[in-house]
Formats: sequence, C-alpha cells, structure tokens
Amino acid sequence: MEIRSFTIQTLERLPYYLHYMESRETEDVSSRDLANALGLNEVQVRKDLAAVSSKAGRPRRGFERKPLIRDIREALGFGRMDEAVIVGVGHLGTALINYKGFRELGLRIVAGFDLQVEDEIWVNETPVFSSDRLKNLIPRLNVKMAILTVNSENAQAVCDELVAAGIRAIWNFSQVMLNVPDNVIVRNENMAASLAVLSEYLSTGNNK
Amino acid sequence: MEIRSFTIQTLERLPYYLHYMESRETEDVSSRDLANALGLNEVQVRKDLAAVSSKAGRPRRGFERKPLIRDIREALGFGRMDEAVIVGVGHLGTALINYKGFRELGLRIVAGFDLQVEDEIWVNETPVFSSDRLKNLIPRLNVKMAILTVNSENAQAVCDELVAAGIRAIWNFSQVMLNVPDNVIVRNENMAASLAVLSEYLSTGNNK
DNA sequence: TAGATTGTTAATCGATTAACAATC
DNA sequence: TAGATTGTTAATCGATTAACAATC
Repeated sequence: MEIRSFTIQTLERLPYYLHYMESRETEDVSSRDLANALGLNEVQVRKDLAAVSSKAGRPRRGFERKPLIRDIREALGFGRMDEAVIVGVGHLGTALINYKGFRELGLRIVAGFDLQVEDEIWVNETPVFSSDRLKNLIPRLNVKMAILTVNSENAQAVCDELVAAGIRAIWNFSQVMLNVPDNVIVRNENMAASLAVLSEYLSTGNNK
Repeated sequence: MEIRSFTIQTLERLPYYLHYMESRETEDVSSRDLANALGLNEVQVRKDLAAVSSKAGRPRRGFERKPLIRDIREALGFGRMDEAVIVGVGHLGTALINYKGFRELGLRIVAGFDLQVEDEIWVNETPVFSSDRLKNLIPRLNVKMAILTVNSENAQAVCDELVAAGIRAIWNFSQVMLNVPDNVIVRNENMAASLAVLSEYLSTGNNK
C-alpha cells in the first residue's frame, strides 16, 4: 500500500492549483506565479508541489506544467473511477445523483437507497431501491463508498448498516458525527457550518 | 458590531453538538457526555461550549441543555433568515435551489441567474434570470450573499460582477480560488478535495 | 557571473490536549 | 466531606511562514 506523503490541507489546495495550471499555456509554472494568482504563500505552494510532483522543480524555471498537471490529477484520483451508492434520495440525494460534475471527478453513483421507495424506481439512469435491500445489494455490487444524505435521525443507524455491508468510505452530508470502526473513513460535508460562517460575517462584519 | 469570540473550528463543531443535545431529554449535558458521544476531546468540547454559552457550566452538573441549545442555534444564525442568489443554474445549482434543508438553516434563495436563460424561467418557486440582469437586480433585491455554482472558466468573472453588484459573502462551489476585496468573504465548498480524500483512502488504505 | 527559483532548516503561530485548581 | 465537573494555565503538536543555502 502506497502511503500518502502529503497532508489533507495540501490535498484541499490541489484542485485550485490544477485549475490554474490548466488555464496557462506556458511550458513551466513557478510557485510564485501560483501563489500570486491564488493569494497563497509562496513557500506553502512550493512545498505542496514538491510533495506531489514526480519531477523536482528546476531553479530559474519552476515546474514543468504538463507533467505536474498529470501528477496532480493522479494525486486527486481523477484517473481512477470510483463507484458509490447514495443513501437518502430526497432533494439533496437526487441532486447529487443528477450532478454531472462527479463524473469528471471520477465518481459514478451506481445505486441509491431510500426508505420511502418500495419497488425499484429510476432517477435518470440510476436505480433506487428500498433501504431494506441495502444489506444484500451493496456486497453484491462490491461498492466500498457511500454518500449519506439521510436526515439526522437515521444517520447513525444507516451508517451502521453500511459498515456491516462492507462500506469503507462515507461521505457524510448529515449533521451527525458518525461513529465508525477504525478501518472506515468518514468525510463530513458540513453545509450548516459553511453557511453559518457566511451568515455570521454578514451580520457582524467580522472576517476573522 | 459584535465580534465573534470563537474560531471557525468551533463553529464547525457546533452543528454536531446541537444535534446531539436535541436528541437528549435530560436537564443538563456535560462536556464528557458530548465528547464521548461524538468522539472528541473533553476539554475541546468544554472550551467550545464555554465560548458559545451565555450561562457558565456548573460543576457536578454540566450545562443546562435548553439554554445551550438556544445559544448554539443563535451562534449558527438559525434564528435569522438570510437571503441569497445563486449563479449558475445547472445540475448543482438546480439541486441547491430545490434543497429544502436550507430553509431550516435560515437560508432563502430568492433568485437564480444563468447565462443560458433568456427570459425569466422558474425552478419551483424561484425565478431564474439571464446573467445579464445580475448587475441591476442584485442591488434592487438588496441581497448580500451569493452561491456560486458556475463552471470554473467563468467563476472569477462572475465573482467580479457579484462584488460590483454589492455581494459581500460568496459560497463558492467552483474549483477556482476567487480573488476578492478585503470586505468580501468567500467560503469554499471543495467537493473535489473531499472526494479525493475518500477515494485515496479506498485505493491505499491510508487513514492519516 | 548575477539572478531567479528551488528545497531545506528553523521560527512562528494557532489549535488541541494535558495538568490542575476552583466550585458546587 | 468527597467527588464530579467546570474553567484556566501550561505543554504539545502540526501547519504555516521566514530565512537562507543550493543550483541552474
């Protein structure tokens, strides 16, 4: 198993580097270019690039743009296609099923599950099943990632079922901090907090 | 102007505290209860609560649950209703317009803008206008928050227009690090990075 | 050679965690 | 009083930033 040599903070900046570099046409890109364009510290950018790049940067020139783009896409996993199921096909869940952007990021949603569904229904090209069938279907589909968009009341219970069914990575859109075993990873998408930061800024003008 | 006395990290944990406390029925809640339930450090929880609570916690008992719930909802801005426009009404934009959960969080999306729209169209109860009309309409609506769901190529240009139209807070779903003046706040919702964390974990098993 | 840019080592900063005193 | 829990002060940890040497 390959071990990641960079932090989550670095990973979070990579998409921004990638987009900037894809918008350039020069042979090379320097950390200073990137730092200036993105409003980041130059050393931070350089360290991020060094952690991800397969070729060292060159004095006086910077990093070769194209190989670096490949390395970043690789680090972000854009090459490999992941399959995921989504649990909770309400407004947000339906939205995410329909969201085309995921395909570009290498994610295919292969099935949905929802308590309200009795027989199978379809949301565009994605089948949605009753949550009862989760236990059976997930192992058969051999899917390891789940997107959790159920309401807070059910989140932990559904999470437990997912783990029992073999899910190893959960993208959690609920407002519950999930309890999972050590070999399962959870990534929280905390919309309430994001919104609160913006809302509070508007009402107080405090930018810190 | 009131100054926020807690960090963004604290703010990000508040929704989880809130949900846990709302699921209880006891008179009081202690930091240890919360820490155990959520898998957090006890001192961290205590400091978070102290920063947000209007009443001090009491030795031997903890914090009074109901007043604390009120304080957290207040800190998260659930009481006040914010209005926002959304720019870029593709799949993700439409999804967010339809997402009912925002209402509970105190957000109302009052209008959308999209380059593809000529005359006014409606997505459920939300009018969507041509992006040309952004300049005029945003000041007239007196809206200060915008949700940005345009593609990367247009993100900075649209951002500039928004700022010119008086927007002060931007919820950025694009993969561009936006350049804004000091008096405008941006919150990045970085789905590519979130997905990359999960995807990488699945492919390498590295949980650090 | 001079200068731009990298890469590395050390300093800073802020958040988390530990230790412990205060209080009911 | 003893014990549970708070609140505070100090230590730790990790990420960011600064200083600077190496290199083309």
